[in-house]
Amino acid sequence: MRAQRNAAAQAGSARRRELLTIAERQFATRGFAQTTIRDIADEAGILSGSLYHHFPSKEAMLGEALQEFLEGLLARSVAIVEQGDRPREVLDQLIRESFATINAAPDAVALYQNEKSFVAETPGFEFVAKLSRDIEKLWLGVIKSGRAAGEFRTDLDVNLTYRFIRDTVWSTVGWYRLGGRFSHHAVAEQYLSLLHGGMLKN
Amino acid sequence: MRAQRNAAAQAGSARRRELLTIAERQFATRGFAQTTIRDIADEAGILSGSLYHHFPSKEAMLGEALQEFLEGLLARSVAIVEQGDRPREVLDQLIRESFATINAAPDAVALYQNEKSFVAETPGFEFVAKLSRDIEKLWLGVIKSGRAAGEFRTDLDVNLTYRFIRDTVWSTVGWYRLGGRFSHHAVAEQYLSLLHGGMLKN
Amino acid sequence: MRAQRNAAAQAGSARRRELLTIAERQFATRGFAQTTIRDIADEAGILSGSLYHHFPSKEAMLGEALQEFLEGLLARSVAIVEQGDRPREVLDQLIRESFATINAAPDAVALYQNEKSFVAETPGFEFVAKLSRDIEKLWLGVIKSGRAAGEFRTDLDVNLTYRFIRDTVWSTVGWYRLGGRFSHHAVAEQYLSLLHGGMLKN
Amino acid sequence: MRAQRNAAAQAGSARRRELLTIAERQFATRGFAQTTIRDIADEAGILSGSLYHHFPSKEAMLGEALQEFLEGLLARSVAIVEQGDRPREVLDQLIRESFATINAAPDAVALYQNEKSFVAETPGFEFVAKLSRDIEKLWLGVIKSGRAAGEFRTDLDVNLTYRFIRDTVWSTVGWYRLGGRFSHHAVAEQYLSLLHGGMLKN
DNA sequence: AATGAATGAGTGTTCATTCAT
DNA sequence: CATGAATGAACACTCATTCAT
Repeated sequence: MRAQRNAAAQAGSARRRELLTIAERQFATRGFAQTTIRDIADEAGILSGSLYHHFPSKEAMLGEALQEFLEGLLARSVAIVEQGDRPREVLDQLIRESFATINAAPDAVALYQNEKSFVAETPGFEFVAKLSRDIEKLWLGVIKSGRAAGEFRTDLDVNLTYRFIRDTVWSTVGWYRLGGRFSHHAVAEQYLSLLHGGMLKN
Repeated sequence: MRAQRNAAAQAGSARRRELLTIAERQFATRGFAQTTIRDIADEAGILSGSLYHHFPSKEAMLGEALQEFLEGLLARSVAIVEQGDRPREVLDQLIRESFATINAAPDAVALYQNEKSFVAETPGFEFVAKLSRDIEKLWLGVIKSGRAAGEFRTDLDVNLTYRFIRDTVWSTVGWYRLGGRFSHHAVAEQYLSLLHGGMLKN
Repeated sequence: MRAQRNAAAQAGSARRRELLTIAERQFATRGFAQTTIRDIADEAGILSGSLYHHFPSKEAMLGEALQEFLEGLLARSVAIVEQGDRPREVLDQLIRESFATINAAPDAVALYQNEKSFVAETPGFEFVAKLSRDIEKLWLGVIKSGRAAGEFRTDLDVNLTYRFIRDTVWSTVGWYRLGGRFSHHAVAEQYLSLLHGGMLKN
Repeated sequence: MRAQRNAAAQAGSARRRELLTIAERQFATRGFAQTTIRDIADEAGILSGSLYHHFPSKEAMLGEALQEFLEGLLARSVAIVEQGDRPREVLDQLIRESFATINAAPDAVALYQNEKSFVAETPGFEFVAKLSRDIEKLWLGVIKSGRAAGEFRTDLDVNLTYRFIRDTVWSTVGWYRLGGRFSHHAVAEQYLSLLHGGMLKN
């Protein structure tokens, strides 16, 4: 109701970053709604009320985590596309980058996967839909270029193809475990191989 | 908790089925934890306390919905496998059946997708992991047979391949809309085509 | 956020009336903001959460109390004006009625006096300003008629006169005590005598 | 609590006076309990904790504001009474002084009006009741003298008359606006005219 | 089969105050 | 003089659940 006015709510604080990391992990693990402000505070070793010295609300913590994640992902995706490689190579790199992101920041990815639908209708979270759309446009552009360049099949619907790829890649966060049997590189290469050539023996 | 049943909680009741359908839709839309017993009661036109005449708890409603869904899915999957077709054909049919299930019971699918991780650690819900495993074994068996029969590539990891397929198929529930641009048949065929031959032009 | 949907929130309940009376007294004594939901629940002998079975919010309790008070006061005022007596007589009766109201429902009067300014800017409480204005119009009309009829002095500003009278009358609630030295009739007659003839000996 | 003073909390500080003015206005506008220490600090451009360098507590700010107001008012009232004019003239001057005070320090007046009942039972605020009583004695003395001198009517109760006057005068703070249609002089004269001669045409 | 009243534990949030720096 | 981090108690409100009727 009253505007945010906390000096501590500035980006700079190290403590703030610590708390956000804790929140991110808990949100990712338990779900945003199921995580209580007391859970986060407990893990940080402070009282729940003290969190409000750093963040104006629980929702703000979610928002910050999502924004950081999406802006980083978009920036890295843009950088890949702007390198100017051939579409097929660009798509492969986007996919590899996605698996690398899952490996580097599984909590943020899981958070995004789990909460994006809840967050869609929440005021103040419009940026989620917007950044998601920006990223989507990037991918769709690459796929279209690849079709035009004769690299990709044209008998498949562009949007469906994009969604199949996107869903497969990001779903990985649900079962990929750090230090598991496969490195994120291996998982990426396996998926790329399947995507390129299909499952059938020829 | 789940085992106990009121007299009125017998399987036969039509009212009971009505209430479960309402609960299923709300759980699927809002999430289990975010749905209140009052949301359900409101839509049913009764008071929240009255739900306890039909179900012993909110969790019991979730359990029943999940059980019904998973048992049906397993039964249909077993039936497909038992037809004795060649593995490639069986796999295609399993995939088609999945898309058909998404089309026929999107709430149950979404419910399962959203709550399976929460439910994993909840006592009384062991059947979820068990039935999921049964279905997984079925799919893995088909894939292995296909490899042995020389129909599928053998340079891909079986488990990874299974997970890629499973995730892609079930994720569809997040964006597939009844009466949208594509019928569930069309979506299935597009995915099968991509899965069979890959994305690259040859 | 969700609409009111409580069957118990109907006007009819006796328990509801009891709770509202308790709330009214506490709001009047301590102030609305200083009264906690637990204060009210404690006096009613229930837990604080149980109040929400009867009222959707603390503000709703305030709103109901104010509405009941203002609508009753307006109705009684209209009835007095419509009797068609001469303005001087009507004004006297309005004043007597005000003192009677203070005597009969001191809590409601004090509540209104204390909270009307807070409530002025609160969404959902527009009716307070509206009913207050309706009552004001009634009084102003009577004073103007009395001036036109040659009963009241015309060298005094109408609006100031109204406010002087209104403030004096309602302020009484701050010190008038049931069973004190003066009955409300006596207080009314003393004020009327002062208002009619002034303070100076002639 | 109030007695204790930091070194910096000496009377002389200009910053202190600034802060107190801000607090006074906010207390008057929003109410003491509804004003947070942060509201005050925000307007002053410092952090809430820093206020405690100047004042030992929020209550102490209220206490200081009230004391300053009441002591000033009492002093000015005593000065008027001690001039030795005839009671009728003294009463008029007391009333004029009251309206002038409302004009000069509306925040302090509003503060006193709003918080005097809350403050009545608060330890450390006994001076409020005492100074109020001192002022009341002054007014009652003037009225009694006027009756004895044959200037005022004797058929009205002294205490009731005093309260009627006091309430009317101070209530003005609720609607009198600086730069409004009437100067405080005009309002005073209108009220004196009504009080002297009454409302009826003779 | 349903109501209506209540419980009790918990949820996000607020806020005066303290204190090391 | 002020900051920034924290406390601890309180607050309005939510919700699954119980139970007498």
